Amino acid sequence: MLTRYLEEQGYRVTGVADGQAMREFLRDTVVDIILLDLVLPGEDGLGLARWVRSLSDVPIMMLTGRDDVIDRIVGLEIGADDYIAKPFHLREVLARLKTVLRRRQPPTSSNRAEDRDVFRFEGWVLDLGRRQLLTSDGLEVVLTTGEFDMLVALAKHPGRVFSREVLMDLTHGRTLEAFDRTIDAQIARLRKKIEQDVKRPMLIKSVRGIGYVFTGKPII
Amino acid sequence: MLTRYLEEQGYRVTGVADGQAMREFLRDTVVDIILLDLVLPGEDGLGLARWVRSLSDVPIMMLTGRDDVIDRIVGLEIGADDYIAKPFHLREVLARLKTVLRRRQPPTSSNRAEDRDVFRFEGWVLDLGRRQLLTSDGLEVVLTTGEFDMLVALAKHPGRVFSREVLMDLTHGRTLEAFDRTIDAQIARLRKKIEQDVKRPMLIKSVRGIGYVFTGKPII
DNA sequence: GCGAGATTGTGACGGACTGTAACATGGGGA
DNA sequence: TCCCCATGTTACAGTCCGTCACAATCTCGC
Repeated sequence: MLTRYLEEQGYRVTGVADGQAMREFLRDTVVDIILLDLVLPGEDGLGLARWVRSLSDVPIMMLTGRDDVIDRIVGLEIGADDYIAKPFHLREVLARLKTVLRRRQPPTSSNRAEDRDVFRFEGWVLDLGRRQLLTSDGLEVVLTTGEFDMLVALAKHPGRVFSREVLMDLTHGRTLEAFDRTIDAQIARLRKKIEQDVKRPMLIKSVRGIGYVFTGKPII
Repeated sequence: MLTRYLEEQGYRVTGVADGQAMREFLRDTVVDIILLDLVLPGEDGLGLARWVRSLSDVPIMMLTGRDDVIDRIVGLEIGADDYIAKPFHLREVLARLKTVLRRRQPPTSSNRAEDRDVFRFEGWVLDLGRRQLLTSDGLEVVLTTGEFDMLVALAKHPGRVFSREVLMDLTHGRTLEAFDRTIDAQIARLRKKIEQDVKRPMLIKSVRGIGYVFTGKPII
């Protein structure tokens, strides 16, 4: 019911059945917010929230029984952003969700490095505002839109290994299909433009079975 | 039953009858983990956990009734590391116990050195950010993804002996199957690239019956 | 709308990496 | 000393990934 309602309101929603399914889903996908029912089959919702918190800052909204005061307290202590007591009105969920997302916007985006205008690494200058990449000689390397977006996604988090699923979400906003070589092809084209030796890349390395990682050293 | 099972698995276990006995025992002995039944004669398990927490950081695993949701929440709030609902399988207890012990290891042992970016040993430079290994001459030794991950896992803790189970968990995130020679093969390939004399390895030594240990001398 | 050129997705091919199994080697206990 | 079993070593096959060509799609000026 909740899933359908939020989809009608224009949100992209994925519902999962239990904690295990959620862990698997989050391994490959970036989400903007998590709505978490504390009463789950098999696993404890608070434990799940803790697990999420140990990995990321993604907003969590908890659904609790009306009288679970302790749940709420512990939940907020763990780092949940809001809770709603059951039974709830769909419109109330939507309103609170908007609030949480709005509140979260500044902290995550102005979270420094994350949303800066210019990234520098090993002589390169990646200018998000002008959408251009300069070499150490000040020469522009002309990148296509797709190549640029891919480089930005990777360079924002040096050392973090991205799965193809996540890269697809970040650069195309859609999910990866089976046997989809889109990401690989784009990486190959990007490498051809920015790597000295394409056979031994220094900026974007492959992690077999997982995806890719940006290995350029950022200059602060 | 639980005591006997864990002893058979090679653990040193002491079972005590109640809270008073536990307090006395802990006054004289250092333990690695406490398994605590929340339903105790005479004393409240949560109070005991609180008492332990006020004195030490030793991991606590709680055994609770299936529906004691509040107990679990308060337990986690107090600082318990995990809980298992009764009735439980002995093997599940063992698995969780291993996980808790492993998770607890880093914070106590390697106060952060854990997350350093560059490891140096005997002239070698292992750069986690760039995912590359350099010899004392500054030449890169090209490692595959699997070889690199394996070396990182070992080199993060020189002198610590890793079982194959733990190495599989660290490098592949999965559990070891019976007759699984994956780790051995990977170690062999890694040695071929980094050991001067593969017959007499100086950096990664085998520990018969256990696993492998990194014996390179770290330079701080 | 239309069309040329740029960009990107798709599938095929081949090389690289790795799990698996088979065989070789060697250490330790009976 | 001999035997058992853990480990070293290697070959091979399955899978993953780099690369390329080509078609589909997009962009932009008209």
